[in-house]
Amino acid sequence: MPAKLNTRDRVVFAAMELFGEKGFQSTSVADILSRSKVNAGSLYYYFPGKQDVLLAVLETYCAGIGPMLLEPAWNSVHDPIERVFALLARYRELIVQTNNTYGCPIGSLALELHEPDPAVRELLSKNFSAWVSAVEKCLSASGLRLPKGTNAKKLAIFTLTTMEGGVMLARTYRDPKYFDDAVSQLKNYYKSIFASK
Amino acid sequence: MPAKLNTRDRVVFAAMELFGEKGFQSTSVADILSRSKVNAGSLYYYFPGKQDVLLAVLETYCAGIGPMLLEPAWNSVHDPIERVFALLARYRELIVQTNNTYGCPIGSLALELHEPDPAVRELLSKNFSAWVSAVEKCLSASGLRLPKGTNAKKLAIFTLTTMEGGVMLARTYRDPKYFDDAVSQLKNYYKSIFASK
DNA sequence: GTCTATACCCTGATAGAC
DNA sequence: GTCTATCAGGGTATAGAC
Repeated sequence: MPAKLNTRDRVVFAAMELFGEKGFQSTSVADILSRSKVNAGSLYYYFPGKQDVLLAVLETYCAGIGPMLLEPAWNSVHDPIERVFALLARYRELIVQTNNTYGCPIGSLALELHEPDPAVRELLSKNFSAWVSAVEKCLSASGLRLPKGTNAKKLAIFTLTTMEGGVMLARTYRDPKYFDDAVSQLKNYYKSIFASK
Repeated sequence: MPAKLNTRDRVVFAAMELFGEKGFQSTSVADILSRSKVNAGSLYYYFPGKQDVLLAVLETYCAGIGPMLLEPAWNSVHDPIERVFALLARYRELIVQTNNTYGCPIGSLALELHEPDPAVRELLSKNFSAWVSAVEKCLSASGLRLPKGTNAKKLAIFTLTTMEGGVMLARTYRDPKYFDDAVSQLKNYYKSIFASK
């Protein structure tokens, strides 16, 4: 937890960690209070309720995709296709670092919240869309010829699909090889597309 | 809900529905009682606790993969590769039937339960493995030549990965096209593999 | 803006008659 | 095996002094 955060940000940061570790429903407001060292009165001064903390967390994720996820993954990688796999490699690190319990926080929330209010659902899809858009830009920059103009986006979506599925299986089996295999099959698919040109 | 079920099975069946609709944590024991028309005393006569109801549900899913999922999907389809896509088409039906809120119950539980007890985790992976094994048999029966002997299993796992990712995205965006695109990309990949022989 | 104390409800689970 | 009534605890959220 970064030092010198103001009260509101301490709440958001603690909630972000906890929602990732235990999910939204399993995290109590009391959990957030104790991790953030904030009192109940202060949390409810900034947020009408727990749900609104979730909204702030999802906005923070969305804003952080560039600086917190892509830039660290890409700072020493410049080839656009390599960047896609560097991004996936970042997820592999997270899996290993968490003893194979990592779940993509967005994907986990998307499946955990069965009837989220529309604002939550919108932010979940915005997060996915931002990720897809970043990958799509790599694909477009790669010189991949697009037979119909929409393939880069579809392939980017498929890349997200594969990542999410791979993370889910790796977590369920507590074994990163399920993620590795997903990535390796995806790479084969990429190769087959490049070879077809 | 099937009529004439005994008390224990009514509990399991109601819980299976509710866990699928709302997840495990959002389903209260009171929810299970009211849907199953069973009293608290009876539920706790058969099960030590809510967790044990979940175990029974997961065992029921595992036992039902053949009769409840594969057989209906495959009764008019005999080509082994077509069977794989008929299975995926079954998930598409579920997505559409639920107004794009369908989540694979196993996958959803796998992401919802962050620290499941070992028995739960084992049943989750058993469910996945049974699904993978069924698909793997199709692939092996298809005459697909296996360069290293393990590709059928890996491709079956990748098929599950794609299904789970596709279901997650379709649900998040509330749009079946995300599932359709995942399946269509997977089909392309299959084609590229067959073409390489 | 921050603090403590507390209201009030719903949760999983139990007791004990039948 | 089934029933009703109930418990103890933790959940979100609020009140009101500072």
